[in-house]
Amino acid sequence: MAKVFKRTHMCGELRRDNAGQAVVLNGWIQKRRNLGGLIFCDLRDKTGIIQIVFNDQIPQELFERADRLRSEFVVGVRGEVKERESKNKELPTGEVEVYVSDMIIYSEAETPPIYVKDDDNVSEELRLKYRYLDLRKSKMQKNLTFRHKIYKVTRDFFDSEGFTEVETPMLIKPTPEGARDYLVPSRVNPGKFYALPQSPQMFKQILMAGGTDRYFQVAKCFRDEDLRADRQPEFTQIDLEMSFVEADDVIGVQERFLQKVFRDVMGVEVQIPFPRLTYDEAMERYGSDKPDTRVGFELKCLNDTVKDCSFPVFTDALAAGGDVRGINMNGCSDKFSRKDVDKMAESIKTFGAKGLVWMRVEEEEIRSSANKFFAQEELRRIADVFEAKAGDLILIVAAKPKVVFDSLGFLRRDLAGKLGMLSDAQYNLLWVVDFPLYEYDEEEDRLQAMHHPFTSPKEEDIPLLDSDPLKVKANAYDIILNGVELGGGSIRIHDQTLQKKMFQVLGMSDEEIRSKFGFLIEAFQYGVPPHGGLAYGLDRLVMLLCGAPNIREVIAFPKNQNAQCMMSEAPSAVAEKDLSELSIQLAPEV
RNA sequence: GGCCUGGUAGUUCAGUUGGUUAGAAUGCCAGCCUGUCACGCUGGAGGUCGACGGUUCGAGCCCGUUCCAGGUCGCCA
Repeated sequence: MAKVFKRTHMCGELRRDNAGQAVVLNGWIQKRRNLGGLIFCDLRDKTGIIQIVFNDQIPQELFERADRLRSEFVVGVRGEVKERESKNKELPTGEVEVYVSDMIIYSEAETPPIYVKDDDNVSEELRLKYRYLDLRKSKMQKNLTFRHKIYKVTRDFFDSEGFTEVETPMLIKPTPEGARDYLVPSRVNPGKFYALPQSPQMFKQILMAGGTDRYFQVAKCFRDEDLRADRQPEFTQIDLEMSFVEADDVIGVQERFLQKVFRDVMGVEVQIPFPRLTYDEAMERYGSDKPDTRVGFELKCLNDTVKDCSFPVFTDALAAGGDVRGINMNGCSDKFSRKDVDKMAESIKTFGAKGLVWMRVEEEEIRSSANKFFAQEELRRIADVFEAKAGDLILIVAAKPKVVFDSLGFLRRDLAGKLGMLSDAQYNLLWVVDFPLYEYDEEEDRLQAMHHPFTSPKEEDIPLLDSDPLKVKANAYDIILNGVELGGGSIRIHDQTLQKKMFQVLGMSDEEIRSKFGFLIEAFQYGVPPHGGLAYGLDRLVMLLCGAPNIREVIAFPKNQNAQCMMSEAPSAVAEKDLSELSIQLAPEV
């Protein structure tokens, strides 16, 4: 007897046309229904489920083995496909069933701790612990296949555009700035450490200096930061870099790439070129540098309108250098109760907002939480900024600019979602361009590169590097899909004088520059083409396109919120002798 | 590090004002059953109510501490 039945078909592909055929199937027992003298089982593989039948026409020994089958037993069956008298309309294979004449039980299974079905509603903890069971679900297999298709489209596309996939190292020099590195001790270099890359940034730029011309990579990246629903400590980027290009060239390639992804993988046509918003405009209108443009409710500035009012919340905010801005939830006044508005005010406290001023525009009057500070005509003047009509609900936040933008940017999207206005079938792709080159780091009281220190300033802003660096715009661009940042990139600095200037504005010493980026600077001394690139968060892209609520749904073996693998129990302690071989000693309190 | 939500049977959950022996569904086990497909019927097993401490005559429920999971803010050049 053969040890493994050579299968002729996958379970999910049998149809009426197969009736009469002898088939061999391999799979898992989804379910057993024993009617006494007749046993039905659902046999499952990654393609779907087919009903198999054991009746009294088969040897008693086989029937008895069929009676022993339980959920998740792995079996192979030989049998004949027959058209069913009573069809099952729920299953694609529901018009046929397989009458079994021979069966191997490859392996038996304990009663599974979680059900293998898509709508099991089981806790994340158990799904991750028993990932091999979770992965058997058709939705998980679908997600993995979907992800695979994105890899394939990516490689096909960039290949056709003259890109070369190059692997950059996983063991690299630690960089003390920015996100926390995962460190790897070097046994042969006692006391020294590698880091796992947060991105292949410097290596891909060196590939440009190395004459690769166009590089891409499906690249594993690592950041030892706190996790979120859309953030894992190890994640994957589609990373690319191009020589002899300007921003429009990089953007053009990406638009064709995304168009192909949507066409080949989603069957959706997206129009190119995508709209472009400047960073300033995105903030001003949407309160976010990754705006979701599927709905309006745009922000309006009230600074001028309320500068002479007698409401201390507004005037104090303005006096402290803050902003007063608001959104108009057009026609939604009756959709949100007083209680709902209280909840909104509560929800934006997390961004640092102290409160939320509301105005309900009615036929006769405007009611407001700040009524006693405003005459009706003053309220009318505010309402006019929003072009408000009866039935509108205006929400206003007064605080530091960042707090105002974060709060209103969150509210317009959150409320639109609650009103069911954010369609999953709508894909609003856009570029945000002209990012500031620098941002002010309050904690350290100094300037920081918003993107990274190799990002080139816009040529016309170069004179501002000395006089007003915060006004300098960068040749940087982010690609946004429905309010989520899919990727970002920039044109890099290839001019050494400009690069020195950049470091100088950041207040970096020569020694600091040398220790952090020395090899890149040195490489650029020997001739470097103008270049620029971009990196996509692949997990996020896959998650969005398959409508997954969470990045873990599109990663085969993800970590939990504490960056642990629930299945293998990584990370774990190591033996003292292993540590001493690495010249590492743990702090006493550990 | 802060905030929010949750932790009760293998799983998903209910559990009233603190009051007798902690329930349901599903799963599991056994028996019966030839057209089921959420099979049906009968019977059965299954609980450290996350942990520790406190209040009380009495705690799943109240209080404190702590652990775990998820979400989120900070963080993510």
